[in-house]
Amino acid sequence: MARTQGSHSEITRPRVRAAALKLFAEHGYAAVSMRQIAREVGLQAGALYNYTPDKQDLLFSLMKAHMDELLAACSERVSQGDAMARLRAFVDFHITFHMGRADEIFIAYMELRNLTPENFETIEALRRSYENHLEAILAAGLSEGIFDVPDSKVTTLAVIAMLTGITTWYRPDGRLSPEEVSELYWNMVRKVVGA
Amino acid sequence: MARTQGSHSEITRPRVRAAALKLFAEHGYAAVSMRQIAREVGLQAGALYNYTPDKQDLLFSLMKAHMDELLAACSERVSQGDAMARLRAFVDFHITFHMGRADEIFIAYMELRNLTPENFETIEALRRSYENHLEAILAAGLSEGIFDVPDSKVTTLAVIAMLTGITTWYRPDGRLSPEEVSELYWNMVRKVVGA
DNA sequence: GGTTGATTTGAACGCGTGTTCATATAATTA
DNA sequence: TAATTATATGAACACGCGTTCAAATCAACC
Repeated sequence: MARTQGSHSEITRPRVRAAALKLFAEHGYAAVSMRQIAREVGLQAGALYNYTPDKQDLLFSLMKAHMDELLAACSERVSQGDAMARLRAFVDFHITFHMGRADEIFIAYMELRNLTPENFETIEALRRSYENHLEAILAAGLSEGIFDVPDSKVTTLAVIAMLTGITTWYRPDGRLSPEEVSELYWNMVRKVVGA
Repeated sequence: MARTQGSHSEITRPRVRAAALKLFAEHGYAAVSMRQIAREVGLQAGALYNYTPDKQDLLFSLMKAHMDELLAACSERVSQGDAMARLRAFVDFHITFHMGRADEIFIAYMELRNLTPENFETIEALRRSYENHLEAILAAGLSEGIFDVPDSKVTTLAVIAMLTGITTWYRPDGRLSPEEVSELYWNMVRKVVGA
């Protein structure tokens, strides 16, 4: 039972999180054991508790980190300006942000069921914050008189669903480049909100 | 260990399936035990094996039944006609068909990970069939010269994602009636495919 | 009414699970 | 250098899991 040479929490902790993220996304939280995660890192399961209080916290903190990062980046990257410019920025942002994070967005949507009630509330609130960001853009476009959106809440949900669906089929080695995907989706979103 | 009076496989089997569907949708396949399903029906776990060979087959057959029914109903209800009429029929069909089946569509998307490889292939093929139905409508509209769709495959995926997302937020006791939802989504889809 | 088949229970099997904790080794600090 | 802290193992605990199957009761048939 030697301490592995060169081991350090700043090395091992991120590896534990990356292994958990990958396995949760691939198989689902409930189907993945702590022994599996440990094996992926090259540890025994008991070691994981140096890095996470328990399994639920591991999932929750992965999801929360993703949502926090998403919201921070969104605030920064979707700049002020007229509604159409902001909408374009939002669509581009959403697509590029998530393209390198298929696993994160996957669990953010698919593992809500496996959160404790209080953890669920936290993540739900963060998701609503993100949705509200888009809805505010739609509302601005409406008051600027350039969008035609009968129900901004429903339109928000439809557009988010459309954009989020990309991760289910997009492959980096696929037929379309990220720029092409962005362009195609911008074209559709622009039409959805337009006259 | 009495046989329950009045029990019959034509009564118990559907109740087992309904309980499994509900619990799988609510908690996820891997997180739901056979003892939980049995409890929901009012049986012991050992009795379930009179109705399903195993847990995986229970999930698979629920998913397959849903997809088979969806495809059969779609073929019947999305009639011949010009592309715009068929697209409208498709959107209306998708929304109304799924509104009463939130649990079914939920597991059809979220429990793919828990299928064995061969079961996954079967369900995937059925999903592609459904998507191809919409894509064929888009192609028809293109050749009729009434749709402007730069990439029919991507548009198909975007529209399906939009429509399928309804089940994540729609509530029968919510602010919108099914007709209102259909109208809103038709309006958006019409714009997506139009000039 | 007796026989056969259908349906259920309860017990058991052979695993697997999340978690704890004493112990050993590596790294850091005084 | 010795003491302290960090990091990992391995064993164990107290469950739970999917599944099987003998036995008991109800239903259907002859």
